[in-house]
Amino acid sequence: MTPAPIDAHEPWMRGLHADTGYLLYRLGLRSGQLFNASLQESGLRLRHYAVLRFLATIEGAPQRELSAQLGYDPSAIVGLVDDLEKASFVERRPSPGDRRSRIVVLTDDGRDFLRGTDEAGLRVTSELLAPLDADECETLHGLLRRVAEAGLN
Amino acid sequence: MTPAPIDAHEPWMRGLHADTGYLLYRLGLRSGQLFNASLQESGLRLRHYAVLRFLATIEGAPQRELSAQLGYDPSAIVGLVDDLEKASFVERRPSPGDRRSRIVVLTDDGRDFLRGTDEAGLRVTSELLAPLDADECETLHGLLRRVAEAGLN
DNA sequence: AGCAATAATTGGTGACGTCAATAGTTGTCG
DNA sequence: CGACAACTATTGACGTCACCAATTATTGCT
Repeated sequence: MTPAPIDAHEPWMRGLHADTGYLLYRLGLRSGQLFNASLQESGLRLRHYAVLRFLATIEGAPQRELSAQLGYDPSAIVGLVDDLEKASFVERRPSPGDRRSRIVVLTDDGRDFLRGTDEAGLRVTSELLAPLDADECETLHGLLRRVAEAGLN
Repeated sequence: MTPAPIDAHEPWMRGLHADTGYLLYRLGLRSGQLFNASLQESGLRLRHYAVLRFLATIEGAPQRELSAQLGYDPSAIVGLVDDLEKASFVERRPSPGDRRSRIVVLTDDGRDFLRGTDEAGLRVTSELLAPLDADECETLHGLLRRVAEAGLN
């Protein structure tokens, strides 16, 4: 049913903050800004960081999988991997069984970079969630995760 | 250094979904997409809708206030109000006390438009939050609101 | 009267999401 | 086996958007 009949005003009179979808949109924007600002020094951006972090969880992935898992357009992946390869953080290797596919793997340099910038990422998140205590952060994370897993992929 | 030791306990090995900030970024993107898709028919976009909805909560506002409250750049407000004025949803009126300022007010057409599209907005939000029940939606909204009020403005 | 600050506006730049098209490759089906 | 549909990576184009600098008109300050 409808989320919650909060106030007694006409529905079209609701304020902006009354809509969870809009709050998500706005906070997502802010989160991205903060992340990019913290990565500014390295010359990479949030999208690059997401690719690296995803690659750190698996042995290697064809670009098609990066596209599917990260939600970026295949054409965007090309440029991102180009940049990361130029920085020697990843390598493109031929796929053994399929000559169309190219496997992207994290290099040792990439791993070092992740180790170095991980703390910065955590700091951004905790700065964003400053008004919440630990339990609330946990709750929020759980809810967002469930929403994400249903809607993404 | 040892070659590529994979240890799931190292912090830099966390998956993407482990970071609340990244989840927010991604869900915010998705929320915006859904919103824009639902508004596609009207020719307006989420940003226009946000302006209209904010104007519905007050008698009228100078563009400077729209910029501050909605978080859009002043230069962005110009185009948005232009579009809305062309659609006769808002009017620019001279400010009584300050000839630099122009007060943007919602017209009757704008109010009708809000009435007509409000349900669509709610549908988008409930679609996005489908995996959550009513109580959880409430909880999520409360948490996001607190984060937003601390970080924005 | 002079001058810093402000409101709206214009223009430019780079990042980004989306779509269309292509070359090379694979798998399938008749 | 050979034509054909499906898939991978890639390029290019287009529109949106956030960000910044500059301009004009107006205001408040002193």
